[in-house]
Amino acid sequence: MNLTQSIKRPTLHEELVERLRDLVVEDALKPGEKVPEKDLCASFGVSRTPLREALKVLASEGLVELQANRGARVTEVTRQELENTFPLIAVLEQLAGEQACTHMDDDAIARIAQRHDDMIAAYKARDRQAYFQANQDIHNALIEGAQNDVLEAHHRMLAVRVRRARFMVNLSDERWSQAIAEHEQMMEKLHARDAEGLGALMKQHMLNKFTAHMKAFGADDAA
Amino acid sequence: MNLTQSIKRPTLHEELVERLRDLVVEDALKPGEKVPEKDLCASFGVSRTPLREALKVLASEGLVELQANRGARVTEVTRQELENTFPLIAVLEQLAGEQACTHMDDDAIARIAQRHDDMIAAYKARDRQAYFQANQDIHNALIEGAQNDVLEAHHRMLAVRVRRARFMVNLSDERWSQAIAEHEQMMEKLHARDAEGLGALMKQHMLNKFTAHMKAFGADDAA
DNA sequence: TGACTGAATAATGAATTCATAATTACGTTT
DNA sequence: AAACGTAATTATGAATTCATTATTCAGTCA
Repeated sequence: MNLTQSIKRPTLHEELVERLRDLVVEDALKPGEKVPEKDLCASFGVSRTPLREALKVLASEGLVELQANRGARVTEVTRQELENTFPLIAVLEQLAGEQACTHMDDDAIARIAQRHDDMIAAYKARDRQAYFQANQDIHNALIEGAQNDVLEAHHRMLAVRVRRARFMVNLSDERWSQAIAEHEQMMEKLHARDAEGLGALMKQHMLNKFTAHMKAFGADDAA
Repeated sequence: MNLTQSIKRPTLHEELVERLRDLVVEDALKPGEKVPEKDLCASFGVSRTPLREALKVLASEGLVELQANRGARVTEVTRQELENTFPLIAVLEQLAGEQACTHMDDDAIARIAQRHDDMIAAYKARDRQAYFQANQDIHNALIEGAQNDVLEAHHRMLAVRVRRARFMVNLSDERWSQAIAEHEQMMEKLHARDAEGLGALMKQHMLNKFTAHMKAFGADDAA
C-alpha cells in the first residue's frame, strides 16, 4: 500500500514563517516597525524558540532585518529596492515564459486561457479585486508551468518583496488597458508556443508595470 | 566622535550559517548525508539552539532539507537541479552585465581589467588554481558592479548551489580556451560600456559553461 | 533647564530542560 | 531463521531558564 499522500504536519516554525510573512505582506507589520518577540509570542501562543527560528528565515528572505541584541524590524520598502527588484523579476519572468512554452502541456495552457478569459471579464466589469486575483493566478501558473523549482522559489521571494509596496491600487485606466493588451499578446505567443516571443513579452510586461508603478511610488513617497 | 567603523561581533547563529554553508560547499558534508545536531554542536562547541537556527536558514537557501522529527540532511545535487539553476544564473549574469556597464566607474573597470590579465597569465601558465580564483573574482566583481543588492544576494545563493557540484576540475582544454576567448570579448564590451553586448555575452558564457559541464556531469553521474 | 551618570528594567542571545516522535535493540512467535 | 511486536534508546521540537546587552528612568550637577 503506497500512500503517496503523506500526512503533512508542519512544524511550528514553518507555520510561523508563513504567518509572519503574511503579516508583513498584508502590511499588518509595517515597514520600519519593531517586532517585539514577546508580543508576537503572546499573540501566536508559542514560545520564543520557534518564533526566533522563523525570524531568522524571514531575515534571509530580506523581509526583516536583524540587529544583534536589538531584535528584528520590518525592512523598509525603498525606491532603491524596487528599482533593484523589478528588473530582476522581469528577467525571471522572461525565462519562465520561455520554459513554460516548452514544458507546459495543452491542458495547462487551456487552464491559463480560462483564467485569462476570467481576467478579461473582470476588466470589462471594472472589478479590480477579481482582476488582480486572475492576473496573479495567470502569472503564477506561467511560473509554475516553467517547471523549474529553483526559478519558482526565487520568483516567489522577489514577488513578495514587491507586493509589500501596494501601489497596485493606483492602477490607472491607461495602464490597465495596456496591461490587458499585453496579456492578449502573451496568450497568442503561449498558444503558438513561441518561447522567445512569450519571454520577451513577459519581460517587457513587467518592466512596463515597473515604470507605471514607479511614477505612483515617486509621487506619494520619494524614499 | 563618529566611529562609522562599528565593531562587528556576529551572533553565533550567523557564524554558524557561514561555517555550515562552507562545510556543504566544500563537500565536508556530503549530499544525502544526515546532519546530526549533537555532533555538530560538539564540534562547534555551541548549544543546539543557535545551530538549529542556522539549519533553518540553510534550509531556506536550499542547501539542506528538514524533515519534521527526522532532522536535516544535505540536499542532493541532481542533474535536474543543475538544469534548473544554470539558466537562472545565466539570466542573472546577463542583467548584471547590463547594469554593471552603466553603474561601474572607471576605476572599478580598471581593477577588473587587472584581474583579467591575472587570469590570462594563469591560463598561459596552465595554473588551474589561480585561474579559477581570478575567474571567480571577475564574475563577483561584475555582479558587485551592477550595484544591485537584491541581484547580488540571489546570485550568490544560486552560485553556491552550483559550486557544490565540483565538476570544475573537468575543464577541458577546448572549453578552457573558449572561455578565455569569451572573457576577452566581455572585456571589450565592458570597456565600450556596451550594456546589451556585455549582458548577452555573459549569459551565453554561462550557458556554454553549462553545456560543457553537463557533459562531464552526465558522464560520471546520471542522477 | 539640560546634559550626564548610573541604577532599574526590559529585551535579546544562548544554554538547558522537558516532552514527544523516531530509531534501534531485543525477545517472542511462528 | 524470519517477521512481528514491544521496550529501551536516541534524536528532535519546543519551552524554559540563565546571562548579557539595550533601554528607560531617576537623580545629580553644571
